[in-house]
Amino acid sequence: MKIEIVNLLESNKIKLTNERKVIIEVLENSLLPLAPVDIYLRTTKVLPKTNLTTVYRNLELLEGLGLVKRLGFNRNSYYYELISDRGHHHHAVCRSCGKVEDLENISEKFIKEIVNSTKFKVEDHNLEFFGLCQTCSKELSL
Amino acid sequence: MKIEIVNLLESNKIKLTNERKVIIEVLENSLLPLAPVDIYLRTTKVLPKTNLTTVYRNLELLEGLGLVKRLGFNRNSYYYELISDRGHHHHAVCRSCGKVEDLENISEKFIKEIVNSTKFKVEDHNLEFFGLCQTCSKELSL
DNA sequence: ATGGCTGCAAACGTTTTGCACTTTT
DNA sequence: AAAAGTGCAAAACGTTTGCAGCCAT
Repeated sequence: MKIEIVNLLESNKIKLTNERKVIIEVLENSLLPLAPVDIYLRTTKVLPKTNLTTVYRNLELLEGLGLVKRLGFNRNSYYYELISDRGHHHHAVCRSCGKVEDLENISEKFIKEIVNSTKFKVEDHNLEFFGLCQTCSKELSL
Repeated sequence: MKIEIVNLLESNKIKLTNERKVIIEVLENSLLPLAPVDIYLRTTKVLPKTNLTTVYRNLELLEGLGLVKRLGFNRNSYYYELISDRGHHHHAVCRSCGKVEDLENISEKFIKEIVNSTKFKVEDHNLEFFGLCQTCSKELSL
């Protein structure tokens, strides 16, 4: 668990419980955004008694702290990912296999243009793409 | 109800029931994306016996036909909007009052660049902004 | 020791499903 | 008459809440 996270939690008087630590580590170790159940399942491998409720409460807490981002691209559940050092990135989601690809290095210039053109005080944004990943695209065209 | 929609439904052997018509009209008459319950409430003003289930089933159907887009920006429920002639637009959502502003005339050039840079076969995308609308921004800074 | 955190069970709101009946074509 | 669609009731699902007890600080 990264030291910056520890510091942020401590400075907010948030206790470093075992459950919390593991939940954060699960997020740190995941290459993809995870649903609360996924996080729960991975957490219970380390701390078997962890409750789903605890996962939900911690995700909400971490989201409030700006450490975690909640994504709404899936019909069944929200997905959560750690916000990386360089800010958040965008995703391409495969409608066939559910694979999520990170889209790195996207120019935020365009985003800024939009932000400037609206009267909203913009705090956050989502940009998601849906379609078929390379593998599924090939399989389905056979 | 627009004639193109009637034609699309007919060519797909989908019946033009009263409920369906009203649901579509509710969407046509709304300036903002609506939650299923909203659509239900407006529909029952015309057809009091309409069931929420019917609303859900029709939204799913219309989404499948590509007439309606489902948006996931709200924690409590999905929101639905008719896809306009010129394709879909993007939204700015106020976290305080829930107001949704349409962002028209956004260059899709940037989107295309991203689409071309990924191996995904992109079929759709979402771009949403979150923050405070002008009114709420002012009120909260008092 | 005290405030924050957890587990459990129960509740909640949204969405889905099965089935008998109705409506459109 | 056939096919599609609806209403109703019940269930399923993800998520939230209340509360008693537990744990990190």
